[in-house]
Amino acid sequence: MTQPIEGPRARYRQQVRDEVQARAWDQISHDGASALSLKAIAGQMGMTAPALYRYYGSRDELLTELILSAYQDLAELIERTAAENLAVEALAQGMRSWALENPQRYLLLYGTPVPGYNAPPAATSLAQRIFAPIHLAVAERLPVDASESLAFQQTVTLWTRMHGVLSLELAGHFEGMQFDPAELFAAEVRSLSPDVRDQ
Amino acid sequence: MTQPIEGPRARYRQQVRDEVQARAWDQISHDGASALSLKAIAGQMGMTAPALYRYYGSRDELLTELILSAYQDLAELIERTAAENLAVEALAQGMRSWALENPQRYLLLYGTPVPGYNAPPAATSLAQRIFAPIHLAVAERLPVDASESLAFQQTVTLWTRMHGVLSLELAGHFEGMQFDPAELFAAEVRSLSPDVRDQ
DNA sequence: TGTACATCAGTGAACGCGCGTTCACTGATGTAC
DNA sequence: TGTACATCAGTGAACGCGCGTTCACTGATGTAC
Repeated sequence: MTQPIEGPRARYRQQVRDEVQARAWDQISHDGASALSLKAIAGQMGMTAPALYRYYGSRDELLTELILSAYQDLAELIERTAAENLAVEALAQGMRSWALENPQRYLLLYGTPVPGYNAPPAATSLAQRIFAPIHLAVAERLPVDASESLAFQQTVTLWTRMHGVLSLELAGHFEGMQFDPAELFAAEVRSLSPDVRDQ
Repeated sequence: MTQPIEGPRARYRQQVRDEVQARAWDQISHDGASALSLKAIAGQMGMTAPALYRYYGSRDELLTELILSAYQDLAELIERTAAENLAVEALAQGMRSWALENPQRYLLLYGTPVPGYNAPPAATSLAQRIFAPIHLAVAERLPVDASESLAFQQTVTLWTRMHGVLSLELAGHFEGMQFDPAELFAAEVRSLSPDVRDQ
């Protein structure tokens, strides 16, 4: 599986990998992660299935790459946002926008785990890269004498509150209910502002 | 598909249906809802697959029954709890206990939707039976002059906050983090108590 | 610049697997007289 | 109480389907001299 680092062949390989990933996301969007199928992807690309084994050792290897690239995508967005504006509201809105644009990606990371599939160890450190800037923004706005454990607790709470709204919204569980998920989400983000003492 | 209402044959049929459901939950627990398989269940029961078509018209019909019975189970628990003690804390703890005892059942109702499967209309009214007592308990403890829309908003917020903790906990996303999900859950339930003004 | 060689993307056939579902049937169980 | 009949649970073979994965191969592309 050692491949050339550069040159025309490497560039071509990358194009194929990119297209495989794009088709894979399409497929996951329509039928869920457990329906991910190398044969179907190959078919869509006008290739036969064994050809894809030049690019991925197995179906699970592709799934791993998808998960890691989703983590990376979100982590980069969060880090970029934090660099511009280290504010809880900005990070939260960034997260929400990303989730709405990439519902299946979000659910793949934070939703019901794919049965029989174990996340690679690298996922943990990428999850940290998403958590860390939010944690920083939360700590930043707390009183200077606030404890680290309070900051951690607030960050976790913010995380679960955001996820509560986002996951139910993406799963369609708000349908038919008369309220605006965007407002609820914003209210949840506001609910943790440091001048509200609920500890 | 017309079957006798009572008599020995009806009793036997019910036993088989019960066993099918039990095995189905086992299967869903291990491999997720999309792995639900009539052939596998029949095999475990020492029967052939076509035999199950005496009991269910299709795989989806079984899945529908599972979902409806899960809703019903939870709805009955919530109603029973509400009858005993119409308190938000009691209902929330009931919900949490049920979710921890039946993780796959909870995720089937509130988690990532099963791809390609549409929930039956009856599910909506059962979901209402779970929502209603909680809504009542929330409204009960608000000041008498509080508006209905505030009560509704608080109930939805409570719901999403509980779900945020439960779904991440059940999916294993808290693993490795140093805190007690039970405490976080309790804090979230407390966070909405009426003497905390965060509106 | 031209040629010989190595690399490697992709093919086509094949494997074993498990799935949902249908069909004609057998044989046990319950019912009506 | 005994017998004839109807009901119906379950079987076994078969269908077509899609899956992941392997293997020996062909032929185009890039590289070294």
